[in-house]
Amino acid sequence: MEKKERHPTLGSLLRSLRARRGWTLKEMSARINIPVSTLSKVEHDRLTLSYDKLLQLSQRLNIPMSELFADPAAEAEPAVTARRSIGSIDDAVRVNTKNYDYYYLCPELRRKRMIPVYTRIRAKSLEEFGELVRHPGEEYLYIVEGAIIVYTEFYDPVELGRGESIYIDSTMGHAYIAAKGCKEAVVLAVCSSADESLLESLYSLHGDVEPDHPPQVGKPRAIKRPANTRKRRH
Amino acid sequence: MEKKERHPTLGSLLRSLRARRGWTLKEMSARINIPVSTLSKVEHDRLTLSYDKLLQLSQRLNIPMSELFADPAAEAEPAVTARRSIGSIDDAVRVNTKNYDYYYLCPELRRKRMIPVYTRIRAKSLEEFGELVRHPGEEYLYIVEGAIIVYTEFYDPVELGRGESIYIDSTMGHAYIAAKGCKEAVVLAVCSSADESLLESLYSLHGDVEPDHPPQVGKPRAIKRPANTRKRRH
DNA sequence: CTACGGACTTTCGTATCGGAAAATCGCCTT
DNA sequence: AAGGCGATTTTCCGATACGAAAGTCCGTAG
Repeated sequence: MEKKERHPTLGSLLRSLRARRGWTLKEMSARINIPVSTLSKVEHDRLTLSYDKLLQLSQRLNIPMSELFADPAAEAEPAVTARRSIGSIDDAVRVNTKNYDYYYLCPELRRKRMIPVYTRIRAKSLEEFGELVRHPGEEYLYIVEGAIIVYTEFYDPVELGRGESIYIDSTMGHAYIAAKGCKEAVVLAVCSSADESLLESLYSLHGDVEPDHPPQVGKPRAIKRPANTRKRRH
Repeated sequence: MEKKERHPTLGSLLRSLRARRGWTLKEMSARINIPVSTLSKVEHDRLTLSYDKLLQLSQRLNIPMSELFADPAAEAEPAVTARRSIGSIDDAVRVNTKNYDYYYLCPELRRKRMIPVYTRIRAKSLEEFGELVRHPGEEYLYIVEGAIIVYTEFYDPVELGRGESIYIDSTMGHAYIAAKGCKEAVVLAVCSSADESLLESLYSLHGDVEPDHPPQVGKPRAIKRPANTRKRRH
């Protein structure tokens, strides 16, 4: 039990890394400045790299060291299920509330680190808005149209116009209000939290209102393999 | 060659690591199962560890690989207590590269989960762009102005216009190109990664280009401290 | 069929690493 | 001073890593 023998050897890591980009040993060699022969040996586990070579590799390829040590407990990057999702308003999950109309974008991507929400702001005054909102994580807001006033628990209100943005700690009470002289404002909000259940937290803010079509997703399809990978044995 | 090694040798890293816990070589040796002599040599830069030993070390000590790679000075960074930051272009850290002009927003917020980058896209063709880019984490892109074509490693290119957006796994190769008929496009990108060093990863993508006013992230200020690591106790 | 070329694999000498044991260095004690 | 002792550094040498050059495979052009 001590030894988690499941090590995907440096060799296999390197190999898949290379395969993924469809490089030949030679190309890779040129990039990281390590002779082909050495690379070959490493991929066949006849050799393992030393610190400096590893450093070189991680720097030249710009990949985090952790990537080279696949196994180590930190399985901490549960990549997006799919690798890409186009955020169209039509596919968004819509939620209308008193103060905001939300469009949760890319809802089919589960477990993403960020939740983009296209939002229309209707409230015109803090009274009308009601109590400040708070939830786990952080959020970044970019004003797409109109102008808003940002009220927060610990700061004076600020007014932001189109093209401006703000980053806040979401656990601090906050409210976005359409600025005077503008009926509605539209913003793009991106939320993120270490808390896995951020999405539920957000939904629960909406009270009894139910999302238009909850993010129900089927299982992802198998990930495609790089197109031009050469035919190499093994 | 390019011995721009501004890195504190593995030895110094190990040494400070040990000093921090007040261990003697022997204690450390017992813990990670590497002979004292070897450790000594490593700390004196007469030797450097190989892959397997490094793995052992990071596992037994339960420290992330990044720690063995990172700059010890970066540890002492004080958490930011600000809860809000307005993202103005004027305060942004600007980086110009061949393909993009980046404006890293809210740079004074360290440790944020997301990195918003206002970006101007100049490249007009994939050839001009060069190799696809990849880095840890995920990113969300919202087109503010113009139209772009998104090339990725695993999908056919897509064209996105103003107001549209896309969410992608950043470890998949990707490139954004200004669509035909539009000189330049402007997008808002938001990046996020479990990897603490995402920002450095991003900066390193820029190659030799230096950020306009780098947020004191990468410049270690001479951390020579080989002195009195001797008399320690616990 | 044979030559040529690309993409690896092997071979082999040299420089380094890795680890057990012996040599040093400080710092107390007597 | 001499001796004791734990901490650290060296020594010594078998085991590896590195890289240049040569060898193997395999698909294709002549």
